[in-house]
Amino acid sequence: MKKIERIHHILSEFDKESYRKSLIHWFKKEQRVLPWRENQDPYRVWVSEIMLQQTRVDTVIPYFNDFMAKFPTPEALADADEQDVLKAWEGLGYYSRARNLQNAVREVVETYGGVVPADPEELGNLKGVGPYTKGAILSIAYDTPEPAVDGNVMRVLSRILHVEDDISKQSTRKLFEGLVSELISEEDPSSFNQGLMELGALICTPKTPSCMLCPVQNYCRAFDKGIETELPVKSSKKKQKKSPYLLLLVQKENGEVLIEQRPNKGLLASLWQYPMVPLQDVDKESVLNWFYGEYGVKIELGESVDRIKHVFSHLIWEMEVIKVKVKEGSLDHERAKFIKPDDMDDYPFPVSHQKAHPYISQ
DNA sequence: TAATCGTGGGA
DNA sequence: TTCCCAAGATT
Repeated sequence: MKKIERIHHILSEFDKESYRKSLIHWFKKEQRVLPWRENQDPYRVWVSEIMLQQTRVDTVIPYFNDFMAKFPTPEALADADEQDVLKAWEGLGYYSRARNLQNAVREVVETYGGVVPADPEELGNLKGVGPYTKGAILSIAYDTPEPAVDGNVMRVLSRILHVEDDISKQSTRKLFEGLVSELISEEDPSSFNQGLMELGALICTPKTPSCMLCPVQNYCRAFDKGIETELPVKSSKKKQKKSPYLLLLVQKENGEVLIEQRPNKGLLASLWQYPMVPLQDVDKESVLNWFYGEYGVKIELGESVDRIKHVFSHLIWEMEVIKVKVKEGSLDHERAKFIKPDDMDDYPFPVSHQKAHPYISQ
């Protein structure tokens, strides 16, 4: 069956007008008070949507407030140093979001005079603005009836409309975009889209939905059949690979500590860290030679002070934290340097490396 | 299409 | 502990 036929098939016998009226009424009454809902400033909406990608509301709130205080306008963010933006993002994760956001904001300032585009194509071409974020900005900031399909929307609608497609597949998101396009309120697309998401966050939750409190329970085909917890269908992801490291706290007599900046692309891009020895590639006996080859500094291993685990989406670092004394040699490494412990607050670190901070002696 | 890209909270 | 999850985008 063609997609458009399938959409019409799914929506046949469904009372769209009544459904959106109930959803919007509920949202206007029950929506949470959130800092990015104070107004419709497209820049604030944009920043909030980027931060909220794969990230909980409670986690985002303080970051959002701090970020808007530091970078209140597109111009302010465009003019900022990337390191300062990363520092404001420290601990939030998915750091390419910060880099892409700043790059896109710079394009908005240079190309669009600092006005966030209301044109779908222009907006969607900005770095970091994908199908969901584009729809969210267009509907929330500009009251444009565009679908904004995130995990909440797919969960809610898969239950309401009894859709069994695997939501971890990209093609499924497109199906839901088609469904939302037919369902969305032309009068208040903002409340409709936000209502779907708010319902998913507060009522139609993944594990134990509060169907007895649901404002659209009457419309829910999954509830009618008693299969709400079976939906949505989502293929499970494989578990992470573990890789062992030594994390070296290299400190000179004068107290200075060795840190290095990670590559500008990839995992934790451009963040700073303590030197890490990959124990897959280097056995423990040759660590000293390996280190001398990398950094041009001869060292002496000290005591092991902790073990730190860093769990990512797709891998796990298992790090043994070791204190290290500097014997001789001058530092020869493009992205590494010795800094005073007091200056560490200036550098964005991965959360796992922040846990090693207390072992730096003053 | 499937991997990559963080982190913290809750069941 | 382990697993899943949370307002996804990029490659």
